Amino acid sequence: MSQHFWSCPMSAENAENNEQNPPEKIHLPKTSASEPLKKIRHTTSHIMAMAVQKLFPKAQVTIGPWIENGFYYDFDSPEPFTEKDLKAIKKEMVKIIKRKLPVIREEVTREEAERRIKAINEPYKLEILADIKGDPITIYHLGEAWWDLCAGPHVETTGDINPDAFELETVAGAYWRGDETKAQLQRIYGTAWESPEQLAEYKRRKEEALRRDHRKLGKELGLFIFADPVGPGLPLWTPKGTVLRSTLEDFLKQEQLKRGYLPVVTPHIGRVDLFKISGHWQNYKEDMFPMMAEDDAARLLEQGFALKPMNCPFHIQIYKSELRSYRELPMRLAEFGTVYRYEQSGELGGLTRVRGFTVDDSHLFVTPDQLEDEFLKVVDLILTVFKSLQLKNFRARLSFRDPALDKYIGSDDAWNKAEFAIRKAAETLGLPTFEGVGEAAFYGPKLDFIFQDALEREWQLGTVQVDYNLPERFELEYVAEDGTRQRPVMIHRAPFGSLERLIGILIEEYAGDFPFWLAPVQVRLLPVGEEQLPFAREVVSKMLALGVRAEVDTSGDRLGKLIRNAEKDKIPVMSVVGAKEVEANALSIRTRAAGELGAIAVPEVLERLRIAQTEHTDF
RNA sequence: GCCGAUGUGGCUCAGUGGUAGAGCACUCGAUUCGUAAUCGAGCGGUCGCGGGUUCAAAUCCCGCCAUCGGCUCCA
Repeated sequence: MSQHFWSCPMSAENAENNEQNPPEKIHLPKTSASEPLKKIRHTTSHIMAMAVQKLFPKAQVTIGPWIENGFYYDFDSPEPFTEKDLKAIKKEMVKIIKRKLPVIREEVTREEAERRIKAINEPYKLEILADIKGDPITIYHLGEAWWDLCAGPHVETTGDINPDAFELETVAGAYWRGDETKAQLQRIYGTAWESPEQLAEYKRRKEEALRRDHRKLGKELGLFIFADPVGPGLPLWTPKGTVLRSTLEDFLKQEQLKRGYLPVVTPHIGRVDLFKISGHWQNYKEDMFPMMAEDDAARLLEQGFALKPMNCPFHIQIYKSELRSYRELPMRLAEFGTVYRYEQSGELGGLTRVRGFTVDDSHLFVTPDQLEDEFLKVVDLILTVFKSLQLKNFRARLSFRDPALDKYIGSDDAWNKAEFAIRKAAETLGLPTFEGVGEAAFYGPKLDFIFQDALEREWQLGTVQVDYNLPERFELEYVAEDGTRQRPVMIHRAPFGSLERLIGILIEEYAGDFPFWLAPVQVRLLPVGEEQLPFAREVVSKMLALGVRAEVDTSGDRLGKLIRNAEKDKIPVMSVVGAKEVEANALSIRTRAAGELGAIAVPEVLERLRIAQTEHTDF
């Protein structure tokens, strides 16, 4: 393969074959690992800020860092920027680049910096200056007319920026200091690279990501829908999507049965009082769907019902329904429980952030002595599940409380014990983790498993939480060996996290190409002509009897069309049935992964399907 | 919730003040066909919803809803 393949013009023929032979990828350096890119992006963002202030003299600059794929700059501007403005800004930037203005670093004293900022009347910069620790203060100039506080680094002149290797992408509102109560600024996102080829590759990857987007694929593959009359963030699962869901559910249920979990079912609503005991009402009332009350009097007294935002208070009631002995512990109550959370409208998106979703929830009631062992077992289950789903790209986060916030329930002692337990378990497992301060649940710290979607946004799937607080609030007890009443510890855990979110991530991870055992339709028989229909139907019923999800294409179209449709539907195993196959009691197998496999006798096909189904392997 | 963009048959999209279009899908007919699209005909939309301006609105204005990109939030 030529080193310079990207400079070869793509022929029309190649373009046609794109979906089968994607062009070779070129290396895109990570900003965090590339000094040249950091410089380029820092300087490009300064050039953008200079251009903006030239075109919009009233705009004030605030901060403008590099980010993984580019940079942004936040402006306080009386008029929001539009996409037209972006074009004008880009034009102005190219002018600045062509002038090859020197980028000059200057060190000044704090007092001098303050004096200069006051001279140009940019109050945000004063706040930024106040946050900069240590002296001297560094200032970067673009030529003589523009400067900003900046730690650098930068390229040497604006001419070092390739005018064909950057792009202004989008405008967005962003709060000053990320604080909702502060002024909303106008953020312009841009991307900048070393070469036009890198920019082109970056754009290509963005398009590729769009092709993998679970919202697009979910529609194309007919897995789920959203319906306006039902409401935002409330997915409806079609037959195919439901098969996928059930397959995942059944898989986990089996794994849990092997590990001594006890299935339970609890209602979708409960008294507000229940959520008052758990603390949900006080802490998260605004994030729950509004209370249902019979009349205004009941509403006033808060005597109504609420849709459950979590399953724990319900499972706790089952635990509490009898006097428990230490012999019963650990008690692992498990349920695919659907919960409802009134997420802010602007936060909803596809399956990754919804208002109604199903948690593969379990609450483990354990003695303090059992906590460590049980916690390790849970993490082991989670990792087993991820392995089965071929999910490798995740990070484990120790989600601890932020001592500065007061949204947490329970004593410091309980929190310290729980955080210690989680940290210790992670160390025992040798699990690489990072710490997320302020990411804890309100009742306890968590070990979270974080995944990325196609657009590189991060989402939490699996979670394990150690909780000393709800047992306290609900006054849970068990009778210990010595006959005394003791308080159990709870572990909340969900390997999938949310079935909806998991499926969203899976769709993107597989780009819609589900492994055989998960594919909603696993085998489609493609009759060459009408005469083969009876044979095809007979074979399909044999497959169905094995628990293989098979169907016949009865559309009557030509074989080429049937194959095309099966490919588009991403069906893992296609089976061509013509006169020859009927004659030989065979099937011509074509898989998405391996292409044509030729004719295989029906009994052998059935056996291979059975194995693939039970072993979770390819056909 | 906030900032910006978008919303036209089931799907993807064209249509910028003057009688709503295409391709795919669907239905019917012809074709009986061997590894990524057979041909033809037909059906299908009060242009997201509600107001307004105008002789006339998919198109201009206002409000709402939904979706998308961010921000904030995420038990």
